[in-house]
Amino acid sequence: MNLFATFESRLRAHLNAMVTKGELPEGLPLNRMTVEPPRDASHGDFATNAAMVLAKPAQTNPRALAEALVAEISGWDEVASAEIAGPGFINLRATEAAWHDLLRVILQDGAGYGSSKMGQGKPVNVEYVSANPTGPLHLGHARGAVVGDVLAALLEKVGFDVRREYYINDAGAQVDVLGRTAYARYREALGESIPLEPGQYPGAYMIDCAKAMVERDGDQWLGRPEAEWLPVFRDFAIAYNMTEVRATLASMDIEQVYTSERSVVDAGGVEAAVARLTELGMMYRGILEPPKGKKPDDWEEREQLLFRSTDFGDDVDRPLQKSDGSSTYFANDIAYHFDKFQRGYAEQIDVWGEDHKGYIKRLQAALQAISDQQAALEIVICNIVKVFKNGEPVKLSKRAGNIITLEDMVQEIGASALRFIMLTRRNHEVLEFDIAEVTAATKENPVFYVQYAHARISSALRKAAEVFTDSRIDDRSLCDAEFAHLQTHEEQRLISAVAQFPRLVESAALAREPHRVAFYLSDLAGAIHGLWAAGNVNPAQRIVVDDDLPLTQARLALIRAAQITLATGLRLLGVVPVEELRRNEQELF
RNA sequence: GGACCGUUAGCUCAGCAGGAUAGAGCGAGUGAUUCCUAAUCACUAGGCCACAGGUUCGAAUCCUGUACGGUCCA
Repeated sequence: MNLFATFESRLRAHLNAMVTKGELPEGLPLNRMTVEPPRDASHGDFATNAAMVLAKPAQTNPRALAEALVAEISGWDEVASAEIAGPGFINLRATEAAWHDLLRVILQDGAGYGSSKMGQGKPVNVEYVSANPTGPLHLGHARGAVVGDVLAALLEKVGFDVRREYYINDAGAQVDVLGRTAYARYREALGESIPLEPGQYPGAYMIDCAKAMVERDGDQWLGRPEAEWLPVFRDFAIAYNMTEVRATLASMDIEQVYTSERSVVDAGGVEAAVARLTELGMMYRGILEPPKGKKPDDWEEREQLLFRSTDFGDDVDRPLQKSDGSSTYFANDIAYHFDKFQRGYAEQIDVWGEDHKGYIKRLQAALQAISDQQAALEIVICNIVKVFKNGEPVKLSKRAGNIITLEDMVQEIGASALRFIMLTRRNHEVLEFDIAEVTAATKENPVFYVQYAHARISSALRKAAEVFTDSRIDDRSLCDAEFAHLQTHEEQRLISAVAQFPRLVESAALAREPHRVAFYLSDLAGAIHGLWAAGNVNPAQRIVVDDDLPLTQARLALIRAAQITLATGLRLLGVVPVEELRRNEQELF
């Protein structure tokens, strides 16, 4: 149940009726109308800008329209009062009964609270992580992994048919280098002294990979020509690394469908894509201008097979074939996204790192072109993550070999804390965090702050069960509580916070901004802590009042609704809500 | 040379599809624990929303330009 949506659709229906009756002209921009919480809570529970947005197109003044609307709105069952304010806002207050209905619905829906059918079952493909299979995931991958996964969960929550996908870049030069690295480490494992060549992968994990190869195949690959061993070592190393990657992601509760670049290429995907673009008249042979300003010394004019990406907003046309006739990475990426389109995904979202920003326009252009404008690709960019430990920056240097693997980080702070902290900044901003703070039991740690609110509610419920041993305080029974007892400022603040949830979920999904959920949960936790602390100041405001069962039940119903909302939000983030926090335990979460 | 992202309180950041007096946390100041976990809460102070134009009933939010910072560019 979403009171904002209820009021908005009700208002929309009424405006349409006015149009039918000829009281308003047709073609009004109803989509500009909103029902929102007012900035200042003293104005009311809900505010709509309808009169201001529609007055001009309706050729009337905001005041007159607002008066007409107020007359209607005041008659609604859920509305206690409606009044015109400021330049033409209409402020509403919901009746107590409307709030009480909301609490009942939350208690009944449980984890279903906040779900909607907005997506109408439309398929959406969300691709994220997609790290090269040349090594373990590191901390930099964590952000994209979480942002992608939570975005997928949000879209599911609002009714899309979501596919979570990981694209394995297992074709091309990099994996050949990986194969040669594996072979060098293999010879090393069998007693030779082989220095790695520049560009090869120096990480210790390749030593383990080679050992696994020795275990499987013994020394049978020594002294054979590269043409024989390269495919074997390449595939072995890819599989080895991907096993690690999948295990790491699983430890963060991330499960995706894996699609291999090579399988797309081998199935003729690139030829099919180029053929399709040619058919659409998007391909030509031509010569690119050299980039201005920075003129490379080795620039040579040559004719290439080019895609008209400028027709779809790109800066220059892009080659799909290198001079030797082999296809470019870009061509393979087009093939993959075309493949997704052919599998039924007209809506595609890719989560990329900051360093791929320059790639956005061309791929968007490509999908638009190749789908004949039937598909759209959205890119969510995740900026870099900087880690500190007790104030000291943790250097992430590949050369020094002290890269923090994602696996290590999950071990150190736990998947829940890691997931939450990845959402404490807008995705396109640099994210900095201190390992020490993320595990601290203070309110500066948002993970703790939110979990503590959840745990406190559990604590009150345990207390209530002790005090009122005979009374039913399960969610079902609490639906029949006497909600009219809820009167304090803190209680109303909490109800109002809880009521925002469905709206917040929808807007976060639409804006592709999962961080909004994390910020919302912090706010909700604040309302819970405020309610709790009021009971410390004034015993009459405690949740469990020993000699007043009806009052206690009403408050329990409220905090349970808040807890359900909190838990549902946390689960969207992939964070496990906790029932209890203990000060002296090392692992808080 | 170009593309993209950013600039909001002393610090770290929110600000939802333009809306009413721009919000949190930290830090500063004042208070609140015989009490369900004070690991928290309440109150006070603090802002030409980088700058200059534009769009309109109305701009931190949209457009253009400038400055500064960041990322990327066969």
